[in-house]
Amino acid sequence: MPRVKQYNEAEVIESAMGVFWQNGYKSTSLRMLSKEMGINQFSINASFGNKQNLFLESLKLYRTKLQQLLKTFEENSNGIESIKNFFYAFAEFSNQNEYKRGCLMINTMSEFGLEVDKEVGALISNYAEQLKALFKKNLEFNTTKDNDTIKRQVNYLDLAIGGLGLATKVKDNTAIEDYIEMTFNNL
Amino acid sequence: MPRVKQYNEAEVIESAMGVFWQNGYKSTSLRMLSKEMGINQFSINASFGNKQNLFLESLKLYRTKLQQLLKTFEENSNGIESIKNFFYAFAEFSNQNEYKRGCLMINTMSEFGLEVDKEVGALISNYAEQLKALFKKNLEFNTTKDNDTIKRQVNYLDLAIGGLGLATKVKDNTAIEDYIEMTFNNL
DNA sequence: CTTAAAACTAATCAATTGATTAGAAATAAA
DNA sequence: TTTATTTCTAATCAATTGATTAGTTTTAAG
Repeated sequence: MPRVKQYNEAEVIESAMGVFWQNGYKSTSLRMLSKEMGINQFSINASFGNKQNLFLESLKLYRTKLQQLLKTFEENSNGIESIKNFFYAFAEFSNQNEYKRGCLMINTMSEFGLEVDKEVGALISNYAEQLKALFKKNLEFNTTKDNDTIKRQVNYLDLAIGGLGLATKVKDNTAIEDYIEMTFNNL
Repeated sequence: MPRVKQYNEAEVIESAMGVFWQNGYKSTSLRMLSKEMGINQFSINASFGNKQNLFLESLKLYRTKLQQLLKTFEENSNGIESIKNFFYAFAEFSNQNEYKRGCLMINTMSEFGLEVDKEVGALISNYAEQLKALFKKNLEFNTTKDNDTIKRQVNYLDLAIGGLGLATKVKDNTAIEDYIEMTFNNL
């Protein structure tokens, strides 16, 4: 009986994700989203409820993309060099298509700080923990390191990947490469 | 003849700076500013023109505060350890009064990316160049390093201080300390 | 004291925001 | 074809935004 949806929800989330990635949450209006997604505000509401939830869905999609990098990382876990390869892959992903948008996850952390929406915060934390587990796994390939050293180096890499996310938004590729190379001189 | 201003402009900028530091530019409304500054919107306009210019004045004030850290850094320039001391001073400044507000400069870089207002961008760039010069000066205490190494290490420290600024907004003090310590293991 | 100039108060402006509504259009089951 | 159901269009809602206005109060020079 019903009329059929003339858009694909997965496709329009992809567009929404791009707008949020480019502009951040607060600077993205429903009218901008409506235009880029090719559907009107009513349809956004019908499919996603509200702006906040559309943002959450966009972040989920972004996470599935990062998940592919994590999968490669996981499957190529042979120590420090594997972590470094992930750093380069992450930088390349953040800089794709010559855009300077940084990382949507890290942009969101920076935009909201500790006052982030509960579900958004949980998604980011979950991703961060997964990544830290991979850092730990690869650091432990060097069996001479004690647990405390591992813990401190995981913290170091966690903050370094945050710095890298920020850098991909505002720094040139030379500086980014220098940063990654130097970061792994210390491990 | 004229009526006398009942507020001190330097004092109300201090308040405005605090609000921008806490909330960022876009999330700070003139009504929030008016309330915190203790003067009404008309007076904000009379003293500072508009929101953008008040933000610029706030950033200038912030810079004068950072300048004190740079002064100490400059006066205690004895090599790597001096840079490390600056990192700790910077982290402490960003975390003052138990707030988790990060660094107003770095928050602003993250909020606007490359599409930052011209004057704001110039202020930030100027500060960044000054800081990088101090990094360079202290790295050169080790005379065995060639120019290319120095250049790369300056880039490393530049991005590392950015990452630290972000971290002071979202990470706990243990992680921050681990990060700083590890950062200087590599130099 | 008078008065001109500036600062103040409070209200309001147009524009934009996220969200919603009323009604028209489309579609598949009966 | 009819009809119930959903989608879609376009307009509109109240709230908030940055900015401005009209009118009052204060102040110091003359």
